[in-house]
Amino acid sequence: MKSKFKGIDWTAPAASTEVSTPVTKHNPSTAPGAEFQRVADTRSQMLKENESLKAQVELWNGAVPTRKIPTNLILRSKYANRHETNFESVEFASLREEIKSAGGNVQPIKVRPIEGGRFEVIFGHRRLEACKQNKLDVLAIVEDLDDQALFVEMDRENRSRKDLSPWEQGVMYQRAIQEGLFPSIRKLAEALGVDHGNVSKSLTLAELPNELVDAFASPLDLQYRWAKPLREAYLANPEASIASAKKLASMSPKPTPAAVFATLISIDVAKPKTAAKATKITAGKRAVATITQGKTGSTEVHFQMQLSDSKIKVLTKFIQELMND
DNA sequence: TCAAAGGAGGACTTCTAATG
DNA sequence: CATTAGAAGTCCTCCTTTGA
Repeated sequence: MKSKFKGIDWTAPAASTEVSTPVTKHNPSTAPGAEFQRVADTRSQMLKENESLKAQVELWNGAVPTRKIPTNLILRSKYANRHETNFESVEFASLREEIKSAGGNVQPIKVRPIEGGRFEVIFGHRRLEACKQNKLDVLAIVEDLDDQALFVEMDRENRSRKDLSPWEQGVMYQRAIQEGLFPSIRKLAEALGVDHGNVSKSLTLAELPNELVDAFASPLDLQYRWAKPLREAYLANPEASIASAKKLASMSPKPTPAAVFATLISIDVAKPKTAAKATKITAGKRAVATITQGKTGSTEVHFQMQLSDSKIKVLTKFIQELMND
């Protein structure tokens, strides 16, 4: 695992081994001369100590203070992108054992203070979870950051490790845009220093209906290039797509990711004879929802993203007014 | 070792909203 | 109504990784 702190020695600098150089002294013969000599010696010693302290401080230059924090005081970030299957992987088990044998995490996580004397994770969710499972306090750097700085730092750390799946990235970006951290995909991509095309692809993955994502053994199996075909297959026939996804999700053992993908994108060529009527709703160019009028007389509205509480309130009010007409 | 797949990023196109 | 800027999506290329 790469570390932005690579190169920093977290151990205390070795104590100074400097030996004072013997000075040939001239013994004064008068009392004032002796006093002057004493003052001069004291000053010389103080200057030496000052230089020694300066050298020691220089050794710590750039170091970041860390502290041990009980894991129950640390909350996951609201932008946390780690899917729970990440904590079931062989890599995570290996990290947990490594932390256990070391008696704690050697590489600190980063947190920010929140109300109630608690902390929110900026990055290091896996190390936090590993410490939690080992019942160990977690070594952490504490820094007070605003939401946008937190998000940028979290993303930078994740990308430096290159172990975040496209779907997890998409969910993280989606949350940031929904929370209003960035006004657009381009602005988000600029802030993070990533390509907007890839942000768009990962967002497409994250906006797939949960049923489709659940068809895979893990959302981490979803790949960038599958985003467009999966979305198109779903929009072409939402009912059949969901039904097929549910069937795939219930299979044991789970089919390979490629097999799940192949099955899901083949839906549009096998449309039912009495296909439900589907109306796509777009906001700008992006498809945001589908209204499906089922064969049983029901009407279903499927949003392709999570709605904020305020939007749900607006939607609830609108439906109430619509049905009272 | 090599081919295939995955991932990142640039260039281009399309669409929409604002403005004159 | 034409123009322009901004945003999103698509296509393509290149590099890296992976597996046979």
